[in-house]
Amino acid sequence: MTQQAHSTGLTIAEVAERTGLTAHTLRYYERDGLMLEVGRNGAGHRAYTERDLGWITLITRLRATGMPIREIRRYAEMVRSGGGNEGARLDLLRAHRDRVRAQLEETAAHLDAIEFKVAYYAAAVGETDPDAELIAQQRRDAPAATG
Amino acid sequence: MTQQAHSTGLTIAEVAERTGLTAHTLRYYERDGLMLEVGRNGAGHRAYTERDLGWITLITRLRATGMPIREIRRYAEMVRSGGGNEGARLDLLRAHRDRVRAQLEETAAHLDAIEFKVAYYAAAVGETDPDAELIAQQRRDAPAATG
DNA sequence: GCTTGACTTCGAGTGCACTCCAACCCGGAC
DNA sequence: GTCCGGGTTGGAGTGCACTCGAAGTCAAGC
Repeated sequence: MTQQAHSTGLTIAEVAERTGLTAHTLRYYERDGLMLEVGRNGAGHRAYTERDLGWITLITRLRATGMPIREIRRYAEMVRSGGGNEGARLDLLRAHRDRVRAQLEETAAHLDAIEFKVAYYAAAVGETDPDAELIAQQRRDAPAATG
Repeated sequence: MTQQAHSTGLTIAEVAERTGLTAHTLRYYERDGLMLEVGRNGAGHRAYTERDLGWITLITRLRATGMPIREIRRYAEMVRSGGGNEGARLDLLRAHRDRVRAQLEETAAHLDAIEFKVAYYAAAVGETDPDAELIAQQRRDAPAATG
């Protein structure tokens, strides 16, 4: 087979290609309850829809921002169970959003310290760091004297 | 012992308290080659210096931004081996900085999509999201119709 | 001098998220 | 009609970063 399932949906290889996930991971997500009822074609092969693609994009974002598998599963269960629990979904997403906001700020602070360290070493090596002007002011910790 | 090691340095419990790491993790980091020769007191107990504290702060930042243990070990080895390899340290730090910058942008993009989703559900539930004005414009993916 | 509690080492165990394997099936090309 | 590529399942294995347990040491308090 080369890819005949187009009228019925995308193959797992095509979805892997488009999402950047492996076929292994796509099957694992489904087994673990993260997906929304993926259909099968006549041969028993998975036939993904555009809606599935959108869902995979969403859960990939949630994973990439640190949401654990089991929480994505909880969310998927709510979506699969149909309407009526939008409030609960909203609570879950808001909690995650807050965590991501905090994580973003923390990472920005760490990045600042790392930039400072880079500028220190660039100066030590006698090289002018191309980004030196971005980090002109002093930072408190990550003391350069420690390595 | 309650804490007599002050003239000779900080105990592992004190360092755990100040850094937010556990004593287990501090020992693990040392065993795994992430530390810079932590001294011992008469009883064979670890006696951390202020320099050690600064170093722990740094490696905590590196870990929190996703640097793997084995790369921190490489960096620690360079620092332990003394001067002369500042160029290599700089390369390592710059590579990490670039990854963190990319990661920060990616996370910001994901956060945008999640904010949009939250606004969608807030509207669906009939609640006005307090942050709705922050995300007024349309976003492409994470289609609300998918859950 | 015995208990107590914080430390020590070494090694094993845990949780998470994949990642891979073996055995099998199916449809199309030769 | 057989071969091949790409799918299927269930279950086992991997890598990472801790995390814990067992057995022992040491110094201070009673």
